[in-house]
Amino acid sequence: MNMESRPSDPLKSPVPTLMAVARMAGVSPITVSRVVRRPDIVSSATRLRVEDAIRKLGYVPNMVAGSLASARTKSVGVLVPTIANSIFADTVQGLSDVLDPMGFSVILAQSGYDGRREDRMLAALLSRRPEAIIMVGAPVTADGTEMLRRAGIPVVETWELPEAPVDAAVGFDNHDAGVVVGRHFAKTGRRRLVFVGGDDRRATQRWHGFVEAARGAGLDEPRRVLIEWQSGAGAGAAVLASAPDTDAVFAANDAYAIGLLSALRRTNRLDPDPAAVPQVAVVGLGDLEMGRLFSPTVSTIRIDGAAIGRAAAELALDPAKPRRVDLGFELILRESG
Amino acid sequence: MNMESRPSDPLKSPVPTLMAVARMAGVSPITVSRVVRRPDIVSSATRLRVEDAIRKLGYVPNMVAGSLASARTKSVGVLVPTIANSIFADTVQGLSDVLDPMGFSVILAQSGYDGRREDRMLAALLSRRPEAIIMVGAPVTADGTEMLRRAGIPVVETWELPEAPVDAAVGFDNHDAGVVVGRHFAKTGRRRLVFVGGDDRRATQRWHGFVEAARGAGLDEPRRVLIEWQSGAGAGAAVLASAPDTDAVFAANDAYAIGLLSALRRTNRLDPDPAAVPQVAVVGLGDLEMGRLFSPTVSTIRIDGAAIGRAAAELALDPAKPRRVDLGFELILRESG
DNA sequence: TGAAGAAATGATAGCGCTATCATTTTCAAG
DNA sequence: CTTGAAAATGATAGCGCTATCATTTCTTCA
Repeated sequence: MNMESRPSDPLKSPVPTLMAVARMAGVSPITVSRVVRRPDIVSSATRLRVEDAIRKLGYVPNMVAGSLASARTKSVGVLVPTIANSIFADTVQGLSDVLDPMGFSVILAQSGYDGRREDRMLAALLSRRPEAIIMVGAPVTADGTEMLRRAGIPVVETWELPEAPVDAAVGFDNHDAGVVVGRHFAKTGRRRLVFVGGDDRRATQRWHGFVEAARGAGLDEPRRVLIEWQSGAGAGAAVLASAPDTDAVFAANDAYAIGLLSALRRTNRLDPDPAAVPQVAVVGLGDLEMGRLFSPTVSTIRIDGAAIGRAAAELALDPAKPRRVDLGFELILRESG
Repeated sequence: MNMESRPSDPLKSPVPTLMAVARMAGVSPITVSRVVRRPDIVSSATRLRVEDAIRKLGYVPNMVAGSLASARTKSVGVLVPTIANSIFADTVQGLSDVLDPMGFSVILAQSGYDGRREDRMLAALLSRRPEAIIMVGAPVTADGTEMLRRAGIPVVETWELPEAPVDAAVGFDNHDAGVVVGRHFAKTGRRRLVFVGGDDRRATQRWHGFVEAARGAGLDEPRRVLIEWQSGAGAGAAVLASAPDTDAVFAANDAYAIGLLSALRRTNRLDPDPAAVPQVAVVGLGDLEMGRLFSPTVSTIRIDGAAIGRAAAELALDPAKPRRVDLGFELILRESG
């Protein structure tokens, strides 16, 4: 690496190579390589000598070179829409929890819910030759799909279960989640349903299920409120503005649900007794801890994001595992609806 | 890449190389390389021919090989304690926002607040020869510090401002944050102060500042409640259990603050009127959106995690930039204290 | 038109490591 | 002591690309 030699010695120690270690230990380069990767097949005498040299020189293996030579990068590309205050952070955590102990690194990219950017990020990820790609959702564009197919590596789509995934998928049935919430609202006597969320495919699937259930129960046609900024307060304001007469709202995530409840409180539409039947029923998605702490406690579609991440990591590293895992969801009824 | 050839053609197309493109386009390999990296210095006739071949073959450059040859990986190692429901997700977001457009990838690792794991992750990161390391906090161990120093690349520590950073630091004065909250409690007549949080260095610095301010104001000696699991509910329960008589709590993050407020509500120690002077004053840290939505609204030390990330990315890529950036913090007083 | 420089292209030589054999050493068993 | 197989080590070649310098082709203008 030819960096400006920032800290430490201005000129000395141009980062030691395996060759340097070999010379110092008086062995061949390949032996050093073995000490690093398969210490068990090296005699303890030479191993000790080599380890000593490694320590003295502060040798850090160059995995870039190693990867090129072995055609194994020990890395996994991970693509999420966004990582900031999102339910996907748990999934990334779950991923790392499985990958780290196996020596795999996570290369993280964000698509920002933008198809073009997703393709760019996918190309960037693939150019680093990860041994698998794990993404939230399925690729949005045909180009993206094609790139992934050609890459010839395991690809795991998460948080949804497409009919025909590129390779594998771990998630739950978003359409079904919409149905379950819609039916629940119908059963509890709600009539003017609203759906708040983004317009990505997962949200749209939930929306379709939601509408279907409402129609099936003979309710008014539900309305859909689109959110631009990822903000709970924004979601709350948007619903109040465009559907002030609603009596039941399915929010795409708990943050939106909480934002809405907070907005309802500010406009005095929240019963002071959190246990009372709410004027407006609200169900979120994700089961944020915050939802349990809020008053009223937030009803939600519970999804285990970390479990999705763990399962995805396992499918990614083992092509023999089933290619489609439905982790399901659960409607958790609390005070908000 | 010798993958099992998962999807697509079972045997064909063993991932095209630059050489294959060169042959197809009837040019030398180096010309293909130029078309990919510096299209401007190739005549448009050949460029078109090469781009055509690239498209036809579905060529994706192998950056592993490119990195080895050029000694530039276009990647940055990022080490955070944890990414799941944490204030650091914003920082990672800010980082990516600057790095992505410049073509840099983020290699993400989590230390789990564990020094040994931090060192392992640091070694793993460095072996991929990132062009810089950005981490939350300073390295915990001397070994880690030494590794970073030897790597000879920019290293940016964030969320704190150590006296002598390995290279650079972007953050704020944690000690000072503790002082500010302590003084605020003293000024508003609180006497039995409590600090809830982890025992990492940043939390400890805040604690020291907090104690100092309390002593300076002649208050009771503050108590410190340690949190094991990263859970707001847990933090709330812990405070109520070990310091039931407290009248002012500084929580290490807003999630803990909300957990505590929620616990206070359940034990009827929360005034129904959120605007009333609270029995127990609570100040968090981080300014989560949720804190503004909660009732009572949560007072907090506001820190712009995304700005920290953006600034860190800039220092990481430009060694000419100042090596120490104090982004400060702000005490935001709301209903909770 | 031709000289001189600029623009475009190419030949050569690695980057630092590992796969794949080949070779040497060790050691148990006859 | 051999001998043969296992254990340990090494020599060679090459992964797919780019840095560097050399060469060829195109411009420009006297």
